[in-house]
Amino acid sequence: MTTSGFVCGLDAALAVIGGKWKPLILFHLAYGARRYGDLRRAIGSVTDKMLIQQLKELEADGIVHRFDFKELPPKVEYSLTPFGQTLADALKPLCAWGTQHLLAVEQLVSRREALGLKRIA
Amino acid sequence: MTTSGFVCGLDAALAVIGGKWKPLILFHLAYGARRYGDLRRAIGSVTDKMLIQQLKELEADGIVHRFDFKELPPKVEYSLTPFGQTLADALKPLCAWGTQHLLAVEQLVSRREALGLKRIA
DNA sequence: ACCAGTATGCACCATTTGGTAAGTACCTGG
DNA sequence: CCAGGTACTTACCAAATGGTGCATACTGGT
Repeated sequence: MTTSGFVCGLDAALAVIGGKWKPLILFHLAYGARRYGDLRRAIGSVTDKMLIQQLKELEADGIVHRFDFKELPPKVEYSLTPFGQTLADALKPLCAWGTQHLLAVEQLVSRREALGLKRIA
Repeated sequence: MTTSGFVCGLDAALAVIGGKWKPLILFHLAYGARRYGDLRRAIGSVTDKMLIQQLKELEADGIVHRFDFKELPPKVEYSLTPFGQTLADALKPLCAWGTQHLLAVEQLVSRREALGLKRIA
């Protein structure tokens, strides 16, 4: 236990990336800066409301940088700060794990859904 | 985009460890098997209801192994499966990041709380 | 005039996730 | 007999998180 409110470093890291879309935002921005619309299409199923909200939080936390070209129609670009880049780097092994075990994860998610259906039935 | 429901490997990994306590369970079990009560004390603020629920889910997903000594009073030990160990290994860099940036994270969490208070005020 | 694009706001609602509180069965020790 | 321990259950509730639907202002094209 640390003197802070965190149980360990993992707890602290999760406090920064907690939120359904934040890890995916980091993942996509790790490849380079992107415009808002690009990012939304890359992530796919996120709503505008949530993407904007979580981008604001990441910006406030110093993880993401927002650059407004001050044009019309609006052109805004999001990128990782150096601090954010270190966090994205730390997520890479987890990402690699998920890629490597994609089939196994799909199977366990299917089992959960099957169990869920059974429960509901 | 994969052919599965996941955006990327990170999305898949998060599907396995999603849940407030699961990452912390993995973190503690990475050091070795533990009895139920030990685990609960190590994690600290979790309730029995949630710890048991998330342990069951991790067991069903093949991440955690549960061994009942069949004694009374009950003695049960939880440990990581080989599969679970690979996931815990993939979490280590994130954990190291959190440890390394603990002060910075505490500061940004404090700023959030301060902003939250301002909003409420 | 209308439409589609950009990026974003906001009130209200829905869903998911986590918590509360009380309980179980059995053993041991006082 | 009672209290405290172990590991765990369950109905109901609360809180947190995410979503819906409609809105904004401006540009350029039809």
